[in-house]
Amino acid sequence: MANVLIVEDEKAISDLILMNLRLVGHEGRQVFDGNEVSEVLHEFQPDLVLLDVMLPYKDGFSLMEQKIFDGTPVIFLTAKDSVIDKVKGLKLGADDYIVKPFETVELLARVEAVLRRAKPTERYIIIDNVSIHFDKREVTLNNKIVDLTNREFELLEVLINNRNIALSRDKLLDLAWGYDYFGDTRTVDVHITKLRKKLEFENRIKTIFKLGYRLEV
Amino acid sequence: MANVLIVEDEKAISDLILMNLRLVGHEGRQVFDGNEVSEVLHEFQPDLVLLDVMLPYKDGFSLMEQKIFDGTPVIFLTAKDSVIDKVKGLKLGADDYIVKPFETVELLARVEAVLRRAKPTERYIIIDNVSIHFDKREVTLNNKIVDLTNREFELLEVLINNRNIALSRDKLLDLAWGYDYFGDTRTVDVHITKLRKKLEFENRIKTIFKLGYRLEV
DNA sequence: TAGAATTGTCATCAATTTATTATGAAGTTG
DNA sequence: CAACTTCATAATAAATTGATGACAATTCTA
Repeated sequence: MANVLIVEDEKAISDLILMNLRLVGHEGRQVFDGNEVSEVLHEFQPDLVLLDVMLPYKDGFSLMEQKIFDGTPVIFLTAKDSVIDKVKGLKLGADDYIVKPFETVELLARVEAVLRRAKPTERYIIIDNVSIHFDKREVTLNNKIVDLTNREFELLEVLINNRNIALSRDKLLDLAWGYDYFGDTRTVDVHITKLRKKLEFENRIKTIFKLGYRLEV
Repeated sequence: MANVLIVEDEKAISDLILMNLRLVGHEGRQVFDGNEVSEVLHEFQPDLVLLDVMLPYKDGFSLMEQKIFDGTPVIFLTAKDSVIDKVKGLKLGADDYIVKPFETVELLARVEAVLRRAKPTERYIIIDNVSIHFDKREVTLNNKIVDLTNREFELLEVLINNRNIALSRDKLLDLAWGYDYFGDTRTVDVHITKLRKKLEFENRIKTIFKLGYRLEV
């Protein structure tokens, strides 16, 4: 079940959408013009937004430009079948695009597709007493959440993705800091130290003398 | 073991591929649309890419045209069985082509074939219970990682490259220490001792009296 | 087979490399 | 704008490496 925000000024269409969503087990909230949207968002957190391009007061594009939907996936609804609109919508970060009039089956299919995509498989891994949930960006040690800083998490991610492979400090800087980072390679040491301590990984993260580090699993 | 990047929007298919790859000892990372790909590449370096042609946002062909996979081998996945697509994919530098729906056996066979073909540089040798991965700089004895120091590894490398050939201490110093090294030739003895012990190579590394050493395989 | 020559092994220690803590700059949050 | 947080760098402590010397063991040869 997902909560869908339907932003559509034509009540008949909005009702039709809502009905169909309910048929397949979702719940919806209707909004009929662009001004209402931000108010509603305060009390209704949608998993998906169906957003008409042509709206009273504020059109769908400008709502997108305001980024009021944050990370929530958005599907544009529009009567316009022009390529320009489509490109514009997708550039603004829309997840899909449906041209009116549409088959309800198509609508539902796209809704499902976007919802599925927005909820990626939960990637997680357990090493010793540590569990790492990549999507939630959450790491626990003995079931208690460990506060990792951004860098620490990224470094951990890189080590896990390249587990059992010795990585030089330069390589680690490339992968975790970015290819455009030019700093002291000793920085890596400091962060390795922190990971070891926070995750009790003293024996998991091996130092390869004169080379770098390796996460052994 | 190889790291495979699976770029495929249909989760069911992606999961199926991942499961099968894992069955034969590979590891995989799933990506569900074209936009995610470049981000993921920053922290995950695949040995092989399985690339769906039909993807949300950016199709497989345009990803290939951007050359973001660099030298990494790519196998296209597609539902289209048209010759044109096939030619196009291969022209863009794909290493192989699989038409959906495919037999998992066929998939795995092609994956192995491409990996084998693409990795002529993966130098790797097994002697008794010891395996030596030159590129990863990793040596195992009975499947457990053996910690070799830098010098020890270099000496081992030289011995393997000259296996079954007797090498004088001076020659070994030249090859493993460098032509500009001028030290006691007895140093070699100490390191030979260590290699013998660490790798249980007492009978593999033979002493040639008044000459030097030979690794017999 | 004696004993000289050669090789094996261990312990040591200086040089190098890594670990850890401290500091302050830059950015964030309330 | 003050209190925090993060994190790169600096500074210092700790560790590892590996050449060397000492002596034991082995091998060769006369």
